[in-house]
Amino acid sequence: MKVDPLDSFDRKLLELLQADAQQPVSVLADAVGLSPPACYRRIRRLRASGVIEREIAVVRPRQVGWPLSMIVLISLEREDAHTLDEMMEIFRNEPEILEAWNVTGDHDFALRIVARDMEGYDDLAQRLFAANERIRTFKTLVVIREVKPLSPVPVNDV
Amino acid sequence: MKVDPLDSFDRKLLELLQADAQQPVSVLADAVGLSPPACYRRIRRLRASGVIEREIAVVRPRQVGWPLSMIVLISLEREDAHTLDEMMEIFRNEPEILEAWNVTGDHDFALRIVARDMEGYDDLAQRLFAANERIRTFKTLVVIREVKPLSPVPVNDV
DNA sequence: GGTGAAAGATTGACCGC
DNA sequence: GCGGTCAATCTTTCACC
Repeated sequence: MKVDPLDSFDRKLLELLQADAQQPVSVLADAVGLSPPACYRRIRRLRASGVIEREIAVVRPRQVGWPLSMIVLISLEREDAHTLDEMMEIFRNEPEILEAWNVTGDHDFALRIVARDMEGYDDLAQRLFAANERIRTFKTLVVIREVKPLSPVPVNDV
Repeated sequence: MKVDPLDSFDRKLLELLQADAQQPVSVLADAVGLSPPACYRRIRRLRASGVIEREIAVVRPRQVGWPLSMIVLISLEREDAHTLDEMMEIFRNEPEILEAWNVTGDHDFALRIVARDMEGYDDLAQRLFAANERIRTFKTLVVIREVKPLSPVPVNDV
């Protein structure tokens, strides 16, 4: 997990791999101007150091029966460590919750959730939020449009 | 982009590929109980039909100089189509905005943003939000902890 | 980091159900 | 239509410079 400084070859590789992790190393090698083995060694190093966390297939929720998505803002009754841990555990174990953040401000958590339909969401919200006495309020923002799909982390300095 | 019904082989493959898109097809084949070519044909179909949107490397923002992240809630002055389009265009073109959703309710957009430091975020917020007369209010929720990293879309029925 | 070669994976052709 | 086998091709990856 040691983070070495990234040179411009590494940054270019990260840019390319964030767009498409499936392309042959030989193609990447051409694109960055290194030989395939040199490229391969760099990619391996980026994985080992944790700069590349993992390589995954992105599945379209809509195509597999999850046409709705929501952003949910949760406020707790109390913010003690035990309550926070308990809530995080719940969120991590719920498959429909795709992302979750513990945040500052008026709310304590922001969640991104998918649902099969409104009824499905309502069931989940009742079960996870309304029935949980540690939760003071929850606010549901229904996603109308995905404006920007998960985008590459900038590596070539903005 | 036609969506055929997914059988249990497809679902198992999607589950495995969402966890690790880099494993050899031969390993996937063993795991699901098909021959590598049969597996490969299914994966190709899942890609062509758009169920698999893409395959990407996930980069840790922290490791490449973006240690802060925020959820930002935006409310517009007016919600006419032209204003919405204009805002979406701005969000899509800003590299530090990693995800953006158009939502219902008290706010119009939810954004996930990374920043190098608070000053960097403040600059961006001034430039994009405070200086934009179409934006009525924006609320920043600073992420304290990533509770749940981007998780697989459930495919084996919850 | 490059070269060249070995090992391994992907992928097409073809067969049978 | 589906999957299986076999083989050709391409990629990954190692050893060595």
